[in-house]
Order: sequence, then structure tokens, then C-alpha cells
Amino acid sequence: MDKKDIKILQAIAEEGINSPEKIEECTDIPKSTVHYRLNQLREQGIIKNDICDMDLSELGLSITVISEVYAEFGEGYHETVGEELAEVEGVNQVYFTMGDTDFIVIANVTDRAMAESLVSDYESIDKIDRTSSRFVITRVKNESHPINDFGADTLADALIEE
Amino acid sequence: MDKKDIKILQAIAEEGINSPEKIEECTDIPKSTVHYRLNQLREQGIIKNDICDMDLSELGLSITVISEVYAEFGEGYHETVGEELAEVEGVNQVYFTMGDTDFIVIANVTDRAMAESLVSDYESIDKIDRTSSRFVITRVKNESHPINDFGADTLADALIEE
DNA sequence: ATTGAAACTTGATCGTT
DNA sequence: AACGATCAAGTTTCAAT
Repeated sequence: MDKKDIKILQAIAEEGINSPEKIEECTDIPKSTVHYRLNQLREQGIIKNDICDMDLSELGLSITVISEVYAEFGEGYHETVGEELAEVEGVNQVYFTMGDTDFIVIANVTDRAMAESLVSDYESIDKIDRTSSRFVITRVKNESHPINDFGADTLADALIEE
Repeated sequence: MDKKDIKILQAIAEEGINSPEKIEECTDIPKSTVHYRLNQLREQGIIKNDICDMDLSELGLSITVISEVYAEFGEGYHETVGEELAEVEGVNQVYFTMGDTDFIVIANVTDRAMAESLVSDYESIDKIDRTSSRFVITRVKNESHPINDFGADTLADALIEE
């Protein structure tokens, strides 16, 4: 794993691509080299399949933190606060939920120190009252394609107009 | 949107593929037809890019529910309880967290009725004490590639051994 | 380990139904 | 809208470095 690998992985992630040709266009690494590197990354278990799911712990992101973040109520606050949370390094998902003015934030970090600085980053955002965080021991399920969570029949019933 | 489209979308999601050729192998729909359908799905905004991210609300899954699920403590309980939660229709992510014996569960459903039956499904699982759910108003951020949440430098520092 | 060029496989297009 | 045949474009391999 070196900087060339990271450039390739980030091109895949940022541009939503997975083919040697397109990765060459983004990174200027020759497609045959890209091909060679992708095979290595697959053997190492860092990328998984054709759509290039990546293994978080193989990437060094072994800790997942889920936080409830409570903010003051105020006109338009939730938009700016949400955006600021989303920009904190390591933050993966941000949900603004019903009821009180609060957010659920999921982040991936490399180590305990980064987890702590993450939470203090949350708390230093303007309008944020308090946070409550828990560490994930096991990610039992994390499906990137929600359509997979449904039987074909249920989904068809909900979707198909006939 | 008809059953043929759903077969194609499920092949993409389940097999982790996105090319007409491979979809033909899984579905027995000729690749030229698959190609035609994929273009339509793209125009409709249901699939987004080369790695085929899907739009949840376009798929009729407009409601996201995030739940805390508390379970009794017991040897090995968390594994079986976690698996059972993961199998509930619509459940997308299941995390087993530190501290008390509890889970964070994120689900996508079509309507309010399905949301309610979802929560009662949780509560009917053996060893589960109680649940606390909130509805998502806005998904501010949901990044499928966590590597994107990091600046190149931070990630390189954490990953590269030199 | 890297790369340019060759060989091969696949995706995209087109015309017919 | 569906699909078989065709063509363009891509991926994979290979030999040289």
C-alpha cells in the first residue's frame, strides 16, 4: 500500500468509476499499471468486487463511532450544522432526525486518539449543545444496496404500478 | 419500472456487478436489452453512476428509521440477536456497540405502516428488551466509500509504512 | 514493479421485428 | 420495446525494462 494505491482507490471512490481506462484518465497512471495494482489490492482483500467495495479495517479505519449530536433549535440551523458535521474528517453518514433538533453521525477513524478529536470537533461547532457517542464493536450488517434488503415480491408490490 | 427492471437492479446489487454482459449471465435478459433498460433507469434518476448507486426515494424507499435496540445480556446473545435484526425486511445497517448490550439499526421502508411493523418486528425478537426509534428527515450525508471522507495526506500518514 | 503495444473480450450501436 | 449482428472501445496479457 503506497501513495499510488491511494490515488487509485480515491479515484474509484470520488469519481464513481472502477475501470482501468477511466482510472488512467483521472490519475495519469497507465492502465496496465492500474490493472496490476487492482489485482494486488484484490488479493490483499482491500477491494472486494466489481463495484469495488472497500474493507474498512484493511484500510486502517478500524474504529466506527456513532454519535447523537444535539443542537439548539433555530431557523435554518440544521442545514448549516449538518453540513459542518459532514465536513469533519472521517464522518461518513449524517442524518437529521425528527423530534428535537438532533443528528445521528457515523464516522470511521484510525485510532482512539482520532475518535476523541472527532468528538471534540463536533462539540466545537457553533450551535451544538452536547453529544453522546458510542463505539461499534461489530458491524453486523452494512448493505450498500438497500434494494437487497427486500424480497423481490415486496419490492415489486411497492414499486410497480399495474 | 417493471419486473424486468427490478431483476436487473437486484442482479446489480446482489452480485456486485454492473456490466450488461454479466447482467445477461445472471438474468438471461439479452445484453442489448439490459443496455437499453440501464439507460432508461439512468434517465429516470434511479441509478446514478458507473458503480450504480441507487436513489432510495426513486426506488420508493422514502423513509429511513434509526433505532436503538436494547437486548438482555447473555453469552453469545449479541451474535444471534444481531443476525435476526439484520434479517428484518428493510434493515440496511446493524451495529453492535460498546457498553450496554445494544444495537443501532438503520432501515429503509416504503411507508409509515411498514415503519411501524418494522419496529414491532424488532421487539418480537427473543432477548430484546426495548427499542427507541427516530425518523430521518434529511440524509445530509451518506458516503458509500469511507476513503472519501479523508484528505489524501491524513490517509497516507495512517496507512503507509515507510 | 512498470509500461507500451498486441491480442482478446466486452460494451455500445444500429437496423429489423 | 426487444434483440441479433456489427463495430467501436475497453480490458487483459505479454515481453522488455
